[in-house]
Amino acid sequence: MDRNVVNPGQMKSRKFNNLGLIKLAQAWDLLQEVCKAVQEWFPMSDKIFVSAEEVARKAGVSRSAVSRAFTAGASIAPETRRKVMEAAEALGYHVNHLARGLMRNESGIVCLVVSDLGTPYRSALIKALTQQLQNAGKIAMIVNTDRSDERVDMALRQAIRYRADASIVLSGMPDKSLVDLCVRNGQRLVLINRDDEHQGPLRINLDEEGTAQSVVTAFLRAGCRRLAFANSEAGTPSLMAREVGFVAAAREQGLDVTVERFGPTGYESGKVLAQRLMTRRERPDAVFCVTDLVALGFMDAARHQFSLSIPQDLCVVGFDDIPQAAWNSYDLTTFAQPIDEIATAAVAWLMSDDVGQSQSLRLNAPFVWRRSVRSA
Amino acid sequence: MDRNVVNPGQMKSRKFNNLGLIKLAQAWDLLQEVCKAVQEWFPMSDKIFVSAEEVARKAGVSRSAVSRAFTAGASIAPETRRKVMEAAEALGYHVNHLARGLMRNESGIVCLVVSDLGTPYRSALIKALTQQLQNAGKIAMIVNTDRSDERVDMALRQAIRYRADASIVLSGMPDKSLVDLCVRNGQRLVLINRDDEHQGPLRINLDEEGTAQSVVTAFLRAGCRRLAFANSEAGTPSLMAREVGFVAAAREQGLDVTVERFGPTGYESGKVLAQRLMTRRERPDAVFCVTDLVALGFMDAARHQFSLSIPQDLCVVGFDDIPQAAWNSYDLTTFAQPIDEIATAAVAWLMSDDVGQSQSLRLNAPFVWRRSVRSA
DNA sequence: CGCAGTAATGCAAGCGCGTGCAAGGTGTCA
DNA sequence: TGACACCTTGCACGCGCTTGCATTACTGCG
Repeated sequence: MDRNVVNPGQMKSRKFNNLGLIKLAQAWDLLQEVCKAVQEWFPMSDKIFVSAEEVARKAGVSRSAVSRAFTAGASIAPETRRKVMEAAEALGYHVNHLARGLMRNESGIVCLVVSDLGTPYRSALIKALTQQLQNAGKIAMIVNTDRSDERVDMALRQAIRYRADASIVLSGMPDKSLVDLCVRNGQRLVLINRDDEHQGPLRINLDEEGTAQSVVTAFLRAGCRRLAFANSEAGTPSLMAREVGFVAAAREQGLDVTVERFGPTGYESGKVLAQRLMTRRERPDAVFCVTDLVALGFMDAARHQFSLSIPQDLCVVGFDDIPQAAWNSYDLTTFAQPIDEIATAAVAWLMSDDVGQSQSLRLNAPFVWRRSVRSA
Repeated sequence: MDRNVVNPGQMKSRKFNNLGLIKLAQAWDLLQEVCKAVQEWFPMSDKIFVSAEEVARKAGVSRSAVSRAFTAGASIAPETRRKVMEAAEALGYHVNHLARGLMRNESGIVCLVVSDLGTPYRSALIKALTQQLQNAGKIAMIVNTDRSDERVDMALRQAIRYRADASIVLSGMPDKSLVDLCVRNGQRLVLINRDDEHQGPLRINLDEEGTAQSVVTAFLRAGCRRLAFANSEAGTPSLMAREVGFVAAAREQGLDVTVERFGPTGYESGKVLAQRLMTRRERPDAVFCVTDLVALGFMDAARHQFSLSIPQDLCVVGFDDIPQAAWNSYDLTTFAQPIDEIATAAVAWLMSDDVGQSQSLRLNAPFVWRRSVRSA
């Protein structure tokens, strides 16, 4: 440190205790004061938000009155509230939700944990959730967990840091210990389509029992006999359940299923899967794709690389009912994710008072019949 | 209120001041105490987050030491930090970002204002932004402004309430007064593809000067002469700029453009626009669609309802380069939104220190040449 | 007029954290 | 050994808000 600079502490020490330095110390204090005043008059830079204090002054009421004016159901005279609101409007005052959250122990934030956010299904779900949350007076904070799975844990940690009222996990599987931590902290947790055996949170899953059955039936009616299942290598429980269910249902009808797995769950994987399945000696005449995106890639490859007609040469079924499945070029038969129901159920549970024990919800994914499967 | 119930205030009043009631009051106090203790021992319900206080006790240090342990660059001995971290881990402590934000006047939250979140382009942008923000140590809060335009203002108000460090507006146009309010509050503001004349914020737009020129040139080389522009009725400045630019560029070549506008900016609108344009007496042989989604709808209608071949009978160009544009069924020639650049630029500006004056950024949207336009 | 009940209001404590300041500890040099 | 610089640490205050409690004002009733 520069030897010429003295700090006030030194000034007040006995060593320096003579008249000249006392005056210097006084000057220092004065300087500080001036600086502070200047800073107050000319905000000059950062974040000068107006506080309830100032609104109170302007409205001629106490600070608590301001607080009550912005609290639904508080005991305050209409006239007072009006005055406060007027002053607030004039000053551009907005309640500081950070401070409010600190006091109330309820931030109003709900954390959405999601990967592959660019995907049609995911983004549709996010859209529905954000809307429902806003309707319920909450706000969505979103944590992108693309890449490593360990990020889900980081995401939940973020949720805890911001004292989120709840977290909704759309992707990946959080570690059990972290789930416990969330629950212990009174944070509500919703797991969508990740059928883990976690305790405490709400689990929303699709009822995929009937699904496989429906597909097999549809394929049989269409006269198909060489069944295939196009899966990704993601290995998510819900994705695997579709495969297992389909294979089982087919076997019940005495049919084998050719299963192929490749890459992530997307359009490109669908194309690769088609290349693999369609170059087999026994070329399938019906394929159930784990996802609409996979199905669309599959269809494109089948048509443009193998010159197959759908559904004449090949029947295809997908899963999710993303908007693209309904496009004329595809007209894909599929199962509809009940997106709105999922969002509604999740938000309803978050807002409900019965501080839930572990609860599991199974929703139906209705069969959407289009033209990628020959009709009977 | 039940007349049998007395509250402590009444008990202490002179009227009740006799021995029996004094004892009763004491009992009441004791009861309160017991209740508090019980509640402390058996959390029983809500939000019992562990605080720095408890970590400090467990680690045998002061609370400030805990605070410093979690503050980068603070003056703390490695050994002390280790002890703190250990205790924190054991207790499941996480810094309360609400309180930290309150102190530091910097919440770490960035507010994303967006509508049509389910759309491929929008969701891709959100994905890129959330990722970049996380890399920069921020977290994204997302406000869905579907429906009314007035919601954008509500969104910015939310941003202010949560003392967001910044807001990024992807949809709609905020009211000038609100923008001022944000700026006045030191909140940074990024407007993406909404070329308003706002002061203060960063504006990111595409350089669409050359765009129209390229399309016209491409169409002319392909031998097209009957040009059309398929627009939505959204009327966003950037969308209108494309229309105006295209019409002007065509006129420069001595060609008229048939302009049709319909509905929102989506696939379905594209189909309707095709129906309208393709039933005209002078059927266009080239169409520039304001958006990829519109283009894809247009292509599907042209093919399946009018049995046209693309690009033989009709050349199509879109805008955005959403993933679906690259799908085999479409192979759409289009302009690529520089999504990553947009996100990078936005986040970089947010994080930069030079508390910016108004700044405007123009990015290039490279032409992506595919097969929906005949080559020369 | 006195009394009680109710509505409105201010006071002050405290939510969990960061940080300036002063005190304590350690090492270095004369 | 003392002077000095430097690194750590604890104390205490305040960020902006909510809320329990006590006080005051007001109303209706006997």
